[in-house]
Amino acid sequence: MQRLLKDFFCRDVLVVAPQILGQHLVRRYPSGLIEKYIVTEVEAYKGGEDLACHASKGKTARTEIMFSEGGYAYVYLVYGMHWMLNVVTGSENQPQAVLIRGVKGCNGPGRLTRMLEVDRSFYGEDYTESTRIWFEPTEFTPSINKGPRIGVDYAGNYWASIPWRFWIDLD
DNA sequence: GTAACGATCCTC
DNA sequence: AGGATCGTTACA
Repeated sequence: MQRLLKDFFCRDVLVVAPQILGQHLVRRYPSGLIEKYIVTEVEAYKGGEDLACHASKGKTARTEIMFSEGGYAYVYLVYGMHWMLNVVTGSENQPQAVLIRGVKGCNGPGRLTRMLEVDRSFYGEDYTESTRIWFEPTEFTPSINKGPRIGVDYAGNYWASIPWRFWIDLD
């Protein structure tokens, strides 16, 4: 069984984000049940210059993992109730992450983590080694759509309108 | 110590 | 259109 490894994640977020589309996000639940979900929507957050990226305010306890090399999970809480699941990309000290916004049959980053039972305990999880969450390649080569990211108006017009949300329409 | 603010979702 | 709900952050 193969999975996506460091050489996949340790590249620029704008390369990795669209390439995660169509791949399998695999979750092994505590019961032992393994489910595979096709990733259908992501957003790219790119380093210090991207004012919508949490790491643009510098390294804190929350954003620390984004400053490591690619392949780790960045998980945080928004609006006091939704866990967001991200994949760190790029090289060390190049804080970037891909937000997983949807898989086939489940739209919305908050609903996704609720369905996959992902919470704070996944912060820093190594997708290349974990036994409970990882990515597997598929042969699927989808046609990719792009548009502005959601919910980042606070970052100003430029960063809110830049087309760093990527998605695919299945069927 | 306090206060403000969300990379959202659900129900009007 | 508005409320839920709390960790993170900045500042005193």
